[in-house]
Amino acid sequence: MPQQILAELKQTRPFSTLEEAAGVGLARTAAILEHSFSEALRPHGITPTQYNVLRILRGAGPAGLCRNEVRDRLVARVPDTTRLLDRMEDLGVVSRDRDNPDRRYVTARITPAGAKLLAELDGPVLAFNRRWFGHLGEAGLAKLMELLDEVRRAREG
Amino acid sequence: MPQQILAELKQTRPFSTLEEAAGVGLARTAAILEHSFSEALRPHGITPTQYNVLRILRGAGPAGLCRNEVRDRLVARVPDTTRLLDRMEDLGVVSRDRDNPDRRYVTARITPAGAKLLAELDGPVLAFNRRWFGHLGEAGLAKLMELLDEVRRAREG
DNA sequence: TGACAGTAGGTGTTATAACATCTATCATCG
DNA sequence: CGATGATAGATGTTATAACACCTACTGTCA
Repeated sequence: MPQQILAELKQTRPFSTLEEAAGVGLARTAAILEHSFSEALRPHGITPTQYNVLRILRGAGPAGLCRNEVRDRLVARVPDTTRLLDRMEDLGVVSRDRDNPDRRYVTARITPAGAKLLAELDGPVLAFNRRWFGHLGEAGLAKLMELLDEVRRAREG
Repeated sequence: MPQQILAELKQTRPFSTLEEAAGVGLARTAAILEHSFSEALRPHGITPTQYNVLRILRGAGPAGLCRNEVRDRLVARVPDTTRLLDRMEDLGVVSRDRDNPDRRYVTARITPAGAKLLAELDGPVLAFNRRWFGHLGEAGLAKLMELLDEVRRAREG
């Protein structure tokens, strides 16, 4: 089934270049996954970006991380990490303290409630990933990651 | 270079599953491309979604398309296509007329100004795609599209 | 030691996304 | 016909994204 993407977008003409077809396919796949993940998280009251922050802060442990460190670790760039953390603090899943000797820094940490929420999500997230990627097999997944790495490496070139 | 994505996100621990690593790699690659494309379009005053609409309407020709047809052809789902088209009408790149016999429909068409803008963008967009995907080669691109198609096919399963 | 550049973070504002709800038109069928 | 359900589109509202600008703290060096 060549260029399945055309049927999905109700188009009849093929793309003019293979590069463009790959770009559209990549964008569409990511958009579908993002939407699906967002739906999966909705009952738990957080967004994919907020989930990403929780994972980052769980990984950082009790030391926590300052705003810019969180920002730099996000999968998708967010230009206003301050208010993203504001909202998560309101939700009770993140705490912030200006407890660094360098008083410019504000350290963000995951709260017990945040850790509990994240633990509840580990199962659903595993199921989500298995649903979407499980049927590719180990070789397919490795190849996909390799190709994606290669795409991102164009940034430097 | 296995799991290049870890270094990019300043992480030291590997992902717990290959599926998750692929998901994060896909999301990150798409986010980088989206951002880069947005930057490339910025000087021309439109967003990636608006570019997508222009391409759809150019493809539709003089017959145009109604709102829901545009919506269904978008790469990324937009829940408010009415105001997306409103803004593009304000920009002068799209026209709308309730000229269908069935007076519920509003037909959107690309304007000459929109077609001119799109023609100006054809070169830069080609360059963009070549920059990010050109070094994968024909085989790499075909494989990437095949794997992405396979991921999206999990929706039905 | 005090001016100054650099860094971390917050604030203000506008545009857009997201969601629910509403109106207008059409098709169906009693 | 006239009620009814379905479809196309618009509108109202809230939350978030995106961008520019502002404040606080630190280190450096004349």
